[in-house]
Amino acid sequence: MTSGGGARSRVRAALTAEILDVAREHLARDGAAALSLRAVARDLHLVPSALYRYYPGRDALLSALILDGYASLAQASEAADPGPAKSGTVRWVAVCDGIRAWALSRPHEWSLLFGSPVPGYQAPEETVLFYARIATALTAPVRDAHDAGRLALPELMARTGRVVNAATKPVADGLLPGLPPAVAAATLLAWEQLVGAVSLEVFGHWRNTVLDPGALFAHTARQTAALVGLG
Amino acid sequence: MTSGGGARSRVRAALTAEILDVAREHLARDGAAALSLRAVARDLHLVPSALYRYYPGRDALLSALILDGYASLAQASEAADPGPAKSGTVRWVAVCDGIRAWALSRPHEWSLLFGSPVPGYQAPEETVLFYARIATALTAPVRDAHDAGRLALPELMARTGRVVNAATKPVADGLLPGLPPAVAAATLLAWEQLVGAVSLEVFGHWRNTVLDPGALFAHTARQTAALVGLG
DNA sequence: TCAAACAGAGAACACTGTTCGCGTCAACGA
DNA sequence: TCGTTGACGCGAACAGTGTTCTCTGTTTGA
Repeated sequence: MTSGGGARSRVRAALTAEILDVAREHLARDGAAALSLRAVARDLHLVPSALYRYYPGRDALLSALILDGYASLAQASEAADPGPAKSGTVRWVAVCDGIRAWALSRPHEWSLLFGSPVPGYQAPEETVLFYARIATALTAPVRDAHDAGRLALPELMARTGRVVNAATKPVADGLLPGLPPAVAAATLLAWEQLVGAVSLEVFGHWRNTVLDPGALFAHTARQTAALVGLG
Repeated sequence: MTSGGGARSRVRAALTAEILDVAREHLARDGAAALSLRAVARDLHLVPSALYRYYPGRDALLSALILDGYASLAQASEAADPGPAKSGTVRWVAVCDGIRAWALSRPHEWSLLFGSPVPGYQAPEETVLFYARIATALTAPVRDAHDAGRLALPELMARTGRVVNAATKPVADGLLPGLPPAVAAATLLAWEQLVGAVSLEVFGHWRNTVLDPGALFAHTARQTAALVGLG
């Protein structure tokens, strides 16, 4: 609470971040289920109860890791966009590939974000900000194509877009501003498919079933691009 | 191992099933993370170590619950199909709705099947059998439409289907026999979207974002039907 | 009838998250 | 400059957990 720039609060912020760093390492190595407060404390040469000065419990530490993960994924999404010099489809596919690559290199973090929710967790409001950044990165080429009048929604999307308008109004307003309802709805469907594809692969459902998940995902990315009206 | 019909092995089978029943109740109530061997033992008026005569550990009990869940979902998928009297699209949407309804009424079981994988778990071969039953229930109308020559794959699917043929060959052979590669690939993409849509809803990602998830899912089901070439 | 397999009890071990009270030491106001 | 206050870390403790081991009955099969 003493958010001033005193020396005390600076070392406090540093240790708070260091705890999160160690927790992130443990998460990446062993997964969320095996994340142990005591193990984190041991790595920091601290006694377990000392951590409670910084995080009020294990759930709070997991919540911080979730927020951290969303921030990381949002940054990866933005970094994967090659920019408006490329075609809309290429950009869309690149962002999809970036999200998949992020997930494959951090399976336990993807699991934490899009897998089984942790029991006591309630998403803080900041989550929606990162969600918005991901949505913005993903839909940047869609927006550009729409502004240029080059967006060609599939017939089914254009036809039934109005039906889900009421259901997804908050999405269009908050996460996908400036996109017509039918495009916003199509983006939601593409997001479903994207998350489903990455989750099925990361969670091991393709084992002994799909030999080349990368090739399948290329197909997925193409399909979602077509779904939102790109190429 | 003494699989004979002796009285001893019968009571053993009964208790094995009863343990699974109690575990399933606990799973449905508290989720997989909170599933406690000792709590299950208490409910059965048993001492914790006694459970080890029936399941060699917590992971084994969870594995049994996973297999149980797949069986239940497969049955629900089959039961949701209204049969060949209805149109292909209606049947497909009905099975999708059935899967979603199953997941919404058993969120923790869906979480166990399609959420974060449990750390020590390796899917037994039987899993693929249930997967095949789900795939069969879902694709029954697709197969019928294909046999009747009424299947109209989207251009993108028909065009790039050959590319993923090598990647998904085992799927076509094992899970989706009798379907041409492009249709099998399209079915995989539809499955990605279906799992993604249900997971995002069940895991709470639509909270404060999508007001009417049912309306959105109806859209999803329609879209996947079109994806595999139905209406 | 008798040895062997099995079932359950109970104790123990090594963990876990969490709470509480205790000194200690830095920072801040009078 | 001197107290006072608040934060900090420690250590012990509690209630749980999964798992292993030993021990005693009981059932089974030859």
